[in-house]
Amino acid sequence: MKPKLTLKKIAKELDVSISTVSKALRDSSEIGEETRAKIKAFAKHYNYKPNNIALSLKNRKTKTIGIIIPEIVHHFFTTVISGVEKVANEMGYNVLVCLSDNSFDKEVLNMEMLANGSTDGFILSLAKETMQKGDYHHLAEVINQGMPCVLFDRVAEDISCDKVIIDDVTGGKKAVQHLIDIGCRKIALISTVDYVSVGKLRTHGYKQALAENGININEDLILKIEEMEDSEKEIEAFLKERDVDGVFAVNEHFAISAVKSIHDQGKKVPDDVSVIGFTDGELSKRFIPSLTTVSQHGMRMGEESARLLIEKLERTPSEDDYYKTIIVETGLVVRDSTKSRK
Amino acid sequence: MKPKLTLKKIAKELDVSISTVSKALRDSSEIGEETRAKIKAFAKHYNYKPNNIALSLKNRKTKTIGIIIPEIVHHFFTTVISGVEKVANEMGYNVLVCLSDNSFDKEVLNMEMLANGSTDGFILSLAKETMQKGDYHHLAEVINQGMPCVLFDRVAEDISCDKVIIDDVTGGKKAVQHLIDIGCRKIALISTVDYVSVGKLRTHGYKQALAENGININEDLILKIEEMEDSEKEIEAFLKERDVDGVFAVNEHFAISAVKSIHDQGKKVPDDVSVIGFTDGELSKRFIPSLTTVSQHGMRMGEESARLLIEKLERTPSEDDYYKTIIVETGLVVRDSTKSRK
DNA sequence: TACTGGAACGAAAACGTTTTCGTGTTGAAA
DNA sequence: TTTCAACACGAAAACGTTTTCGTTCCAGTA
Repeated sequence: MKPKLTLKKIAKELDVSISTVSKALRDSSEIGEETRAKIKAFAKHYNYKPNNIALSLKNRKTKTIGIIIPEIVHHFFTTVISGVEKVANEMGYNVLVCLSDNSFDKEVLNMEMLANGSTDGFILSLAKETMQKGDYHHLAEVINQGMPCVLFDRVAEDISCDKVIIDDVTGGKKAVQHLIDIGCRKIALISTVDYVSVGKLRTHGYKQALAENGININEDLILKIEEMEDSEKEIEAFLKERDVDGVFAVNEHFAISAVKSIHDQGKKVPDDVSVIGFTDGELSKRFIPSLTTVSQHGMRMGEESARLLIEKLERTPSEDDYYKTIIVETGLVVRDSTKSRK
Repeated sequence: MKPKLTLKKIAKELDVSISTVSKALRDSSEIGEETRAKIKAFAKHYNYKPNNIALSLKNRKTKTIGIIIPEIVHHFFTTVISGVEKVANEMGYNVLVCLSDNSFDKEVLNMEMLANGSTDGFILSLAKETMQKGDYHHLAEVINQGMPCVLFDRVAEDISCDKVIIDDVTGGKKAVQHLIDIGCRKIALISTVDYVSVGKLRTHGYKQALAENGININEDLILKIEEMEDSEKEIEAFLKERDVDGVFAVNEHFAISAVKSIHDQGKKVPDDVSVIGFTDGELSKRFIPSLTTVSQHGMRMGEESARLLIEKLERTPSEDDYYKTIIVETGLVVRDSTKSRK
C-alpha cells in the first residue's frame, strides 16, 4: 500500500522546491526545459494526481454541485438526476445527491451540510413538508450567502432564484382536453392536496379545460389524496360511487390504481372509461393497458437545471444578474388507456 | 449578500487570536469562561459553521462516500442508493453519486475523480463493459492506495475487497423450484449473456433446480439476450416457436415482455403459462397480472454496503483486517403471474 | 568596469481549520 | 522577596495546492 503522491514528495525526491514542481506540471515557462521534463516524467510515472480537496480550498470552488430531492425511488426524480449528472459531468462537475425524504428538517440539514463548502451551488426540489409549512428561510439564507441555487418542479413562488418547471396548468389542460376530444364528458380528477403545488396547478388545468369546453365543474368528481399509503383504497371507494367516462390522475400511481378499480368493477379501460396519467414512467409504458400520459421530461429538466446552475457559477456575479425561469414543455403520449368513444 | 464567516473574521472582530476562537468553539478548557462565552455567543449569533473543505484537508477525511452505479434510472439501483444514503446519513456521511453508464471508460474516470481526495471510500457496482473486458486495474489501484471499497451486486471474483451480493444461484433455484412445485415441466429461461455475472449465476440456479428434480435441461429453452434494446422482439420470436408452461426471466423487463408475447399468442398468464421474474420493483407489483418475483432487497444491500464501508473507514487499518462478503438473502414474492396447474 | 535584464528557481503567503508548544501574567507557597 | 504552578491566551505548523514576489546567476551592453 503506497500512500498518495504529493507535490511535496515529488519536490523532495527530485531535490527541487514545491513551487518548481507545481509550475513544471502546469507547464509554466518559468521552469527550464530540462527540469520540467524531468518532473513531468516523474509525475507521470508515479501517476501523480492533484488532491481535489486542496484545490477546492485554494480555489474556493469545489467543482461539485449538490442536488436535494424528496425521494430517489421515483422514476421522475431519477431521470432528473440523470440529466443533471450528464451535463455536470460534461462540464467537469461532480454531483452530490441528498435525500430529504420529504422532511423539512432533513432538507434543512442537507442544505446546511452542502452550504458549508461542500458544493458550489445546488439544485433542489422542495420536500412536501416544506411546501406545507411554507417556510423557506433556509433557502433564503444560503442564497443570501451568495450560493447559486436552482429550484425545479416543486418550487416556491416567493423565493427568488433560477427555476425549472413544467407548465402544470397547460399539462393538466392538455390531458383533459384529450379526454374531451375523444368524447368524455363525465371526467373525474384524482389529485393531491393543494399545498403540493403541482397538484394545485394541474387541478387548475383540469378546471380550465372543462370551462373552455362548456362543461360544468362538478366538485364531487374531484378527489384529493393526502396520504400515498391509502391512495389505492381511497381511489377505489371514490370511483365505485361515481359514474364517469374519463379519469385524469395527476401521477402514474393514481392512474394505475384507477385502472385497477375500474377493472374490479367489471368495467373496461379504455372501452368504458378512458384514463390518463401524468409523468411518463416505466410503469405507464409497460402497464397493460399501457397508459396515455402527459410526459414531463425529467431528463430535460435535469439538464436545464444543471446548465442554469453552472452558467451562474462560471460567470462573475456582477454582470446582468437576473433570475430565469425555464418552462419545459409537456408532451402528450397517447397509448392504450384512452380511446375515442364514437 | 454577506460572505461566509470564518474563524479569522471572528478573531479579528473580537480581537483575539484564531486559535482562541477555535478552542473556545470546541469547548477547550484552555480558554477562560468569559472569553469563551463571548466567542460562542458571537458565533451563534452570526451563525458560524466551520468550512467542510478546510476540515477535510486538515483531517484527511472528507466524510463523504462515493457510489458508482451503471445506471440510475433503474429501480434496483435507486433502492440501493436509498439504503446507502440512509445509513451514511445516520453516520454523518454524505453521498456522492456517479454514473458509469455501463461504460468502462466512464467508470475509470469516475474512480479517478473520487479517489483524488473527494471521498473516503466507495461503493460500486461494475459496468457491463467492465465485466466484459475483465479489466479491473483501476479498482486494484485505488484499493492499493489504501482507499476502502465495497463492491455490490455486480462484483468481480478476483478483486479482493468487501462485497455485498445476493445468492443468485439460490435465487434462481428458488424461482424455478416454485415453477416446478406448481406443476410446470417445460420451463424456459430468459437470461443475459454470460459475462454479466448475475445472468450466469441465475442460469446456474435454473439448471440446478431442473437437475435436482430430474428434469432434462433443454438448451433450446434458454434464451440469452445481449442488447436490452431488442429484447422485446427477441423474446417474442423465441416464445412463439416454443411450447412452454413456465418462464423464468432474470429481470422485470424480460418477464413483462414475456407476459406480453404470451398474451399476444392468445395464451393466458398464469392459466396457460406461469411467469416468474427477478428483482422486485414497482413494475412487478403494479403490472396486471402482478408478477411473482424473486425479490432482491436493494435497500438492504445498500445499507449493508454502507455499513461495511464506514466500519472500515472508522477503524484503524491494522486490527484484524480481512475482507467480508455479505450475502443478502433473496425472497420469493408470489403474486398473480404463477398459478398451480393441478 | 558597472549596469541591465532575463532565465531559472525558491520562499512565503494564502485558502480555513486544528493542535502543539510556547509565553506572559497572576496568585500563592517558600 | 523569590519561585513556581496554574491559567489564559497567542504563534506557528500542518494538511496540499497555486501564485506572487524575490533572489541568484550569468550574459550582454554601454
